[in-house]
Amino acid sequence: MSSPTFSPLYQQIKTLLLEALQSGAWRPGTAIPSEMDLASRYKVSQGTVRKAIDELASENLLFRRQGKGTFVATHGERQVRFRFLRLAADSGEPGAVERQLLEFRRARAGAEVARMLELKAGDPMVVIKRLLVFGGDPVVLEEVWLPGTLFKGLTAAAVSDHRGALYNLFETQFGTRMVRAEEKLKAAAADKASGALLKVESGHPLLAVERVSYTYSDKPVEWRRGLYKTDGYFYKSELG
Amino acid sequence: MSSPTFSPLYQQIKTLLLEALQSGAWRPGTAIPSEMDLASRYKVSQGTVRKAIDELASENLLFRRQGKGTFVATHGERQVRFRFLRLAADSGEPGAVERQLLEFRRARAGAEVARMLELKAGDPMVVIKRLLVFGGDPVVLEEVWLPGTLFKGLTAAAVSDHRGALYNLFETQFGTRMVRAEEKLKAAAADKASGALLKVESGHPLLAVERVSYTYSDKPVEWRRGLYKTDGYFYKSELG
DNA sequence: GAGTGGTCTAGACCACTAG
DNA sequence: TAGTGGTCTAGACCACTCC
Repeated sequence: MSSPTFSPLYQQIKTLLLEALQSGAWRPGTAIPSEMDLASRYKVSQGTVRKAIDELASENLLFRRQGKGTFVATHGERQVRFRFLRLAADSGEPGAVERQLLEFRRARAGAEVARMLELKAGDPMVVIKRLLVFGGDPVVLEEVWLPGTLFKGLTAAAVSDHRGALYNLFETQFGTRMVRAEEKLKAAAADKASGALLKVESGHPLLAVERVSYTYSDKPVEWRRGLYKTDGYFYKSELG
Repeated sequence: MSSPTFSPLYQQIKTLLLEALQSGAWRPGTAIPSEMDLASRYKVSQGTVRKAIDELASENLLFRRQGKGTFVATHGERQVRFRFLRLAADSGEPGAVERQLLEFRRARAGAEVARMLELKAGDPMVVIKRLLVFGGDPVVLEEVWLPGTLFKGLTAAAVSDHRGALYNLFETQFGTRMVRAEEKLKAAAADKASGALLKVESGHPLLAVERVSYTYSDKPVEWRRGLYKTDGYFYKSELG
């Protein structure tokens, strides 16, 4: 009556599945138990489990393969490659992407970063500065801030050597999977240093992209600030 | 066997519902028949109708209200106000938005617009140029290109006088509902004319936003090119 | 053929809205 | 109280994958 705390069964199942994902019991890329299995385990009908999985699949935490099973989503697939880096070449896809590590250091969180990542100012951080080069053309200059406690063993060598997205490294080596992110875009003028790296004049217009990434349960775990050169490239946004 | 043309029942129902929406038989904002009604009409179970409606709701073509019914989505609601204009003020929401009509004319489609909107070069177009002002601050300068045949009776007065989004005007007066859009973003420098209107120096960095909007069945029906001032405002993007 | 996800049904009951 | 969408069940059958 007075307490409107009604929660459908499938939501409760969804919570249980989320906890299993979050705990790392089911690793990225591997299959989770079948719907029938989960149904009998949780003492509900298959349809109820199905609805819970449906929601997790639509949030890109799981993906289904008819006839094979349901799997934990991963950042290792080609499909995801442009889901978090929404930059495309004016003429089709950008070619091979090369990642140049410019700087790797440990630092203390400033007030701004601390607020964004729900940390305390002064908390230990890892800072990565790098350049993304598309087919020989330097296009993205970015700085990545990560909580030092979560990424304790991260080294410059690991970042330098990894293949594919940073997020792939994070999930395979540190068990932290980025689930979604929010970006704020502004236009900015290149300063001398960033212009030199991106091979444009000082004052050249660039896209300034600020990102906060979240893992399970909407926990923010990464802050990025990037400068994108948009000569020959564009940022793609879908409105629905 | 050889023809893999298998289509689930609910997809066929979805197609029927889409046709009803597209034909204008169900007007924006009004209720569609109940699930039970549709189920008996199409000779399927309620669950099958439900799944079809679920998909249309997730695509924002319909929305449900428990206890009341299922309604045709509309651009008239507050909720939608920042779904297609993804600009927010650094400090909270932008205040009242004022729309200043700068120019209204008829023209012929150039090669580029024709390609974007799947028209022929030389086809009649309506061109709207306007300025969006947030609480006294000019922030967006944009040009809107529309197929002349679809918006035959559109007048400068109608555009000037309307309240709310242009898309609201389009759907109430012309029966054309914008369903989704794709935007390409670049950074650009203000020229003299646009700088004057947006009250920035010539050369000031701006966000250049190019949009193609689609109505039902992925038919493109609008092309826009806008310049956004991002001093005090940002473009919000969600990655999932 | 066995196991998985995907579709469809029929019926029961719950939550919400409105007269 | 009647009507709507929302949840849950149990069972049948289909489509796909792999052995």
